[in-house]
Amino acid sequence: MALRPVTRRSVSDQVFDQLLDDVVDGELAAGEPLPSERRLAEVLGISRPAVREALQRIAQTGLVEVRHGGATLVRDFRRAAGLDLLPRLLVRGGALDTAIGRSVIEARAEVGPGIAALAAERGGPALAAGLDAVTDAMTTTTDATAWQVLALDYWDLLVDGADSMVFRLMYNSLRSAYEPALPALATLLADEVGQVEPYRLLTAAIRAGDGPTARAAAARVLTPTADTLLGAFAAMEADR
Amino acid sequence: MALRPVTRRSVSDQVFDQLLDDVVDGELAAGEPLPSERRLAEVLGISRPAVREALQRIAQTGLVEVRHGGATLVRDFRRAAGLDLLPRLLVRGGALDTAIGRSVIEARAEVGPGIAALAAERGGPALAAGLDAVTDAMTTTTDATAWQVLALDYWDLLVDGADSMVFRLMYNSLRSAYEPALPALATLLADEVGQVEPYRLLTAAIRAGDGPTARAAAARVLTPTADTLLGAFAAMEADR
DNA sequence: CAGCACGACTGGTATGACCACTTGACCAGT
DNA sequence: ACTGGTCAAGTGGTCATACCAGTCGTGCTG
Repeated sequence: MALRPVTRRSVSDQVFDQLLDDVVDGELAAGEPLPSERRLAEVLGISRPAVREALQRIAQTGLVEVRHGGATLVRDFRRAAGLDLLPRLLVRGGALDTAIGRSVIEARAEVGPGIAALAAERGGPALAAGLDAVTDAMTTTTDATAWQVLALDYWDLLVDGADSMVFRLMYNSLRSAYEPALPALATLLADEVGQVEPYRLLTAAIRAGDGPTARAAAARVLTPTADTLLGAFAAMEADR
Repeated sequence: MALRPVTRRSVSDQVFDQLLDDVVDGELAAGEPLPSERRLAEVLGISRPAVREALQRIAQTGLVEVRHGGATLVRDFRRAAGLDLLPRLLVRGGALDTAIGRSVIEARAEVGPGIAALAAERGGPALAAGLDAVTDAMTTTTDATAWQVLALDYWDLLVDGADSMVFRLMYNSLRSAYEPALPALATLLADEVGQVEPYRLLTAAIRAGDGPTARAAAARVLTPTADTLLGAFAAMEADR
């Protein structure tokens, strides 16, 4: 008997999710006014403070604009939302949006090498030592999910080494989009397990402080994963 | 007579800002528990719902973790926050954080050319026509701020052409960090006004669907601004 | 000493009242 | 015809209070 943990989400959480989905799905079109807080509370059968908490959080993500005295308006999230919305877009209704997934892979391929280059210029041998520890752990790993976790740890160190707040925050956003899907992706990427060599080469370039080489090495680390996932996305679309 | 719009910020807004600043400044250290909602309300002299709204928004940005029945814990924002936090980090206490600013410039230099390359492969002549309209407007502009706005419009179209949700959201986050400082930056970048040629070359590469050339052209568009701003940041640090 | 029960916290929700603001309609002046 | 004032209705913003629902430490109990 596999009991799964009961999820007791708060009312305002549920309202938040519902509103967010409605906006993203276009069910609430941009420019359209939302029902008043009192009306929402009545329709949903909850209290106004609960509605307000959800609404404030929605506004925080830029999906909606509340105006004191006036109506609350839906905004075009493609224009107004920031990268923090990504996790909500990537997996919606339990399914993975392949178009969004594709753009994640593309962004990773674009940004990753840049981070590696910066890390090479700024991280030095201390960073390389930390990376070695991770790759050592990789060699003794056979589990696909554990491998992916280590890969994330590796990049985590790299991002630290790049010493850039923007890349750090970008990485956090991408990671929190990536992480929920990790177990599912890990099985797709099972063939990668054990391929430590590309990481070793990247670490070597970092240790040498060689930015351009690190950039190229990072691309080589990322390419196989990107190809596999893009292929999987294409297959998923064909199925549909 | 320069009338400035009256700013009447809501109580929960002010609490939100205050808590956010305290977390970012490290005044509230990571791992530390926050005072209870009742206590905060009492100390701040406001109602508990107001405190809660602020707290929920703080939690939404990942700076804090609220647990039903337990204390609300401060998290390490460098680890937990997403790119949406950037605007709050870039300008704090009315002043611009040069370290953050530097990393914005770096990220722009890294991501911009990638966007241009994608746009070249996917945008086609229709995109190029839109870009032409913007560069035409640039030729008739002498005001530094107006020029910067047009430059943003140009990139906005480019991002649309890249047809990537991740880059779109990244751009939105970076733009909302950049925009508040735009008037101040515009004066620094006054020399750029009228330099339409780099943009024209980039548009040509887009029209031709030539990704690599677009990438290089985008780098040429971005480099002068980057150099100017990095120089200005260095000067600001020297002053300090 | 292990285990449990309980009490004193914490956050979550509900209610109803009132304040502050926007909107639109209407009405008076010019 | 236009400006400005007034007003009522509806909206979001805030408050006070009570109670529900979890967590956590303490001290009792076996």
